[in-house]
Amino acid sequence: MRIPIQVSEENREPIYHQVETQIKALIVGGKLPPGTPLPSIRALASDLGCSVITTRRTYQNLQADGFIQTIQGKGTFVREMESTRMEKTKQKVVYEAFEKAIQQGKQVGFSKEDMKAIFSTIIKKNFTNGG
Amino acid sequence: MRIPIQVSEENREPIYHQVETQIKALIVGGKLPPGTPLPSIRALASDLGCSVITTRRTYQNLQADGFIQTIQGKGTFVREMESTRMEKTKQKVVYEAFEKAIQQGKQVGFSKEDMKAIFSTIIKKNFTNGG
DNA sequence: TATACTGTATATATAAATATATACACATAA
DNA sequence: TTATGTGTATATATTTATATATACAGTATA
Repeated sequence: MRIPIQVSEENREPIYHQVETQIKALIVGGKLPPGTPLPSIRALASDLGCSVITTRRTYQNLQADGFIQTIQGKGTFVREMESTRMEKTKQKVVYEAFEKAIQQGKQVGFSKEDMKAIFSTIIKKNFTNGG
Repeated sequence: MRIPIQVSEENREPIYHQVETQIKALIVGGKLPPGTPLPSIRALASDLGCSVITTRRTYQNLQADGFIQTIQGKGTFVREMESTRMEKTKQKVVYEAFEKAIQQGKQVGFSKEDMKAIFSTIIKKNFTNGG
């Protein structure tokens, strides 16, 4: 199986982390349903032009986070997960990002109205022509 | 001048960055108006129990970001800045945090209603009993 | 000038993050 | 069994982040 992943050398972010983030998004976004086999660490490494150890690390981290399951000799697969758990994961990720944004706002003395305004602006920008 | 800064050893975040963040917040939040002298790198180092090089680095970064100005032999001061520029800086920081949160949401397929709900929840949580 | 403050520059130590090579072990199918 | 696919473990290289000591240079004031 071939999955759409792009890594950038220029990006300061390390390879293993770029890949991790992208695979997480594919899984949580439903593009890779539970049970889907991921490319082998060697295939992925060859594809990305990095070492096997790096792809291995990526998969280890994803496994630690509960997104995938690796079985020695067989391969690596998107982990079976009830839709409720998947939903919770999605919620959590986005919730935390908003929490952080609002903390930022509070720290510099913004009122909730200030933040509502900013939120609305960005929502509009992001959901015009295709939302 | 003594400014209220707390660094934590347990925090994974490096000292220079903890201090940087806190001073930025004090400036942008208006607690340290333009022209205010900051403690000397030595005084601050002694206060925090770290080396002068570390506090020096903190100030260099803050200067690079345009928040303070250091003059050899005289000291380090909060940079003169028109209130509009200050306001823009505040806006930018918070704006970017929200942008990121909303991108996260989009990536996992959240609608704008989904995100509004999350936003409202967190706003309520943060502005009840003291907002 | 002498003293005691300021910031600056150079060289260095240490730890953590990142990436690797290579040999090993399990699974499966010819 | 043999060949070839999968993941695993150990040891290691390299770079970046973090923090430091110490000697230097500008500023102000007694």
